[in-house]
Amino acid sequence: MTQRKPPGDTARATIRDVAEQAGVSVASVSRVLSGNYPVSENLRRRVMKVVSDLDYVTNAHARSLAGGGTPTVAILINNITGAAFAHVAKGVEGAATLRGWLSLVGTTGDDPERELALVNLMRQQGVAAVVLLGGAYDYDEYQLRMARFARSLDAAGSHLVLVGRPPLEGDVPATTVDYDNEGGAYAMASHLLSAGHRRILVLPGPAELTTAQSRLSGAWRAFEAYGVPFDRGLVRHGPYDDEHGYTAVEAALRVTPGFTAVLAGTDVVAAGAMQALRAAGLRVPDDVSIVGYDDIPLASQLTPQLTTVHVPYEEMGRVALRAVADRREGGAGRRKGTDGDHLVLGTHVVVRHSVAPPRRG
Amino acid sequence: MTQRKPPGDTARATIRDVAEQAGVSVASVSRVLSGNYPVSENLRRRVMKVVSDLDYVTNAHARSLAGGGTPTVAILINNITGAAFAHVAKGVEGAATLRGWLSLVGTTGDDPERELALVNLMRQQGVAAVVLLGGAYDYDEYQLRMARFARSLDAAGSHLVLVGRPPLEGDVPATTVDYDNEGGAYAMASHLLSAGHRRILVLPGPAELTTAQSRLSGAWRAFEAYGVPFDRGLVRHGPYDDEHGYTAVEAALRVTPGFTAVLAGTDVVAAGAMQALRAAGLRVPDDVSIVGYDDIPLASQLTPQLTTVHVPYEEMGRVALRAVADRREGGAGRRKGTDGDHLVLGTHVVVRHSVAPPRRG
DNA sequence: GCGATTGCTGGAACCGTATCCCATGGGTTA
DNA sequence: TAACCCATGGGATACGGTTCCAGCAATCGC
Repeated sequence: MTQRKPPGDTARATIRDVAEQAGVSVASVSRVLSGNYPVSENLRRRVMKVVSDLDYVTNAHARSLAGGGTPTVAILINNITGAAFAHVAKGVEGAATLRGWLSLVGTTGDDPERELALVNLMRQQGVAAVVLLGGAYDYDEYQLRMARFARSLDAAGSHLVLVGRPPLEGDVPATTVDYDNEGGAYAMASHLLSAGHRRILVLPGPAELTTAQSRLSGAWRAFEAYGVPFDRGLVRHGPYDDEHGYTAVEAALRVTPGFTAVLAGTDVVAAGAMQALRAAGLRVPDDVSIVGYDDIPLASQLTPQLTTVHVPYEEMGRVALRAVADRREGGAGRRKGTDGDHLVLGTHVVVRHSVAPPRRG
Repeated sequence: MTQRKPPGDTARATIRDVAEQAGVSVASVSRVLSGNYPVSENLRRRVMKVVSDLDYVTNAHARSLAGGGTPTVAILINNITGAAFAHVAKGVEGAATLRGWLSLVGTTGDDPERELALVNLMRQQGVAAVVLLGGAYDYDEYQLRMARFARSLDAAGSHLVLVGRPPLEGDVPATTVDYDNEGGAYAMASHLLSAGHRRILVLPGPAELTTAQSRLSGAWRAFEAYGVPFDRGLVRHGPYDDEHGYTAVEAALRVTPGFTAVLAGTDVVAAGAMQALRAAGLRVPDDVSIVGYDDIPLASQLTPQLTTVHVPYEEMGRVALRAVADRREGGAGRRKGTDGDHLVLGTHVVVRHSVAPPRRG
């Protein structure tokens, strides 16, 4: 019955429709619904009745245009089907929900161009923060672009959070939530070395990914600590998937046999490696030991259950959101010098059943 | 230098700022940016220069308020860490991106209340569609609520899509994208029966979930077809996780030993079951065969690789989005009677290495 | 009992963008 | 050369809320 639109229109009810039908002003309806201003019980009842009759919900776009609106976090993820990332996303999402925030998920598919497009899209959405998941690329140009993103978001009142990657260099307005990647790798390699292994096949991951680099250098450091020479011929880079684990072990068995353990960059890689070992007639851990990294559910579903490094992914997600929320509530300007913008969470080895002393001979 | 806001303000630039600085009207800037109206090359250049100087991006909220705006799909998922759901989400997200649509992910954590809250939240966002993932609950009240959601969304110009669950009863404005769940279970059970198994432990999943019900009835039908009596004592309901798989097998081994195969409701359940079998000193498939359902990556990472039912999850996601997009472009009113609103995708058995004929004796 | 508070309600000015409609100017045509 | 048309640019308004400000009644204080 409103005057401005044709009857029978399928469009959703507006606050004006509610006001009209309840015989009150638009302002009153708004106040009843947001509840941040005293309203008489009588008025509230009348309005709520109409709201429920009309099945009215406020228009979020209009609301955020006018200044109100729910804060939103955007989660940018390489691949939603990766278990580790999914856990971070779960952490962020859970913490966001707890605070009444909304969360948006976008996937980049490992494509830097798409990542760029998504960050801009999120900027348009006016999100409170953009959470970027996963290892960074070790290109100068990529790092520069990230710095630009950070400044750009910052200028728009938003904020960039990097999760699971090293912080940006220089004075960049971004928060980093990281884990002790290098330390985990050190501990994992030490575990193998102290069990007596000396010839270890290392599958760190993609050479250009910072994550893989840290894992490799952690292992390296462990070898040094044990005074064991590090054989570069036993390092094989490749993607973080089980196929790579399989083919790498297959190739190593042919080219550089004699290793007694496999240090995989990821649980998934370890799964592939395990298959290849088994296919070659080798038993795990009797003939060859094997360890992973990440401690995703898969690790304990394999047979034997995988010894691996636990990374607190979900916790990282929660921490990332908390960092953003704190900063947002902690007043307008960012407290410079506080430097609470680089958080590092601990990792630890989870011992299961995939490691045994090397066979002698 | 705008008059209306204090200098040094951190707020993002508006279209007015751009217009002012470029010495043109707001309307012109809008036209340059949306590109749906002829603009002189000179004007375009001037505007674009300022846009890049100011690092301006349009405000998505304002845009969608004014009628423009990017269509958005909301994906509601029980648990983002579930591999099957993640694949559907990936399918939806990919197809959405391809069309320039945005996608939003929310998780319900198996909580019907939260599901309700989320659907309302999405309604506020004015999403083009809400995609609900996963099995439904077999409560009358729950079904009624879904029907209300569907009508509510429909009235607001949005649309409900149910993925991986049976369609709603009655004339409800919702689209269903389903897979041949019962048929897959039938085929899987038949596979076991034709291998000679007669005493089969069945772990269909949670009794109140429609998904589990279909899988159970499919198995049942296969038993009938083979003229094999169905032993209800060998059916154990429980959640879709590996822990249930483990404890169920453990219990069955104690209470109803003698089964020669396990028909698990899910690959993850199968993984747990496999562990329990192994822990009891039984070999797979030599002593006991085992099959799963879903064909998530885990299935081929287990040892032995799991024979399972392939469900085209990612494809379902794509199909779901296409259905929404078609309907949206296909004119205002929904074509009644066309009934293209219930799509069923096929499933098939993937034979790997976890099934062997039963041991005799 | 009367003026001053207090408590609630309505009117109106935005929020940032898209678009309808009109004005203007140069070029084309009769 | 006059009349007209087409290509562009600008002004104004709508989108659906929130919130400041003013108004009015009821209540309070003395």
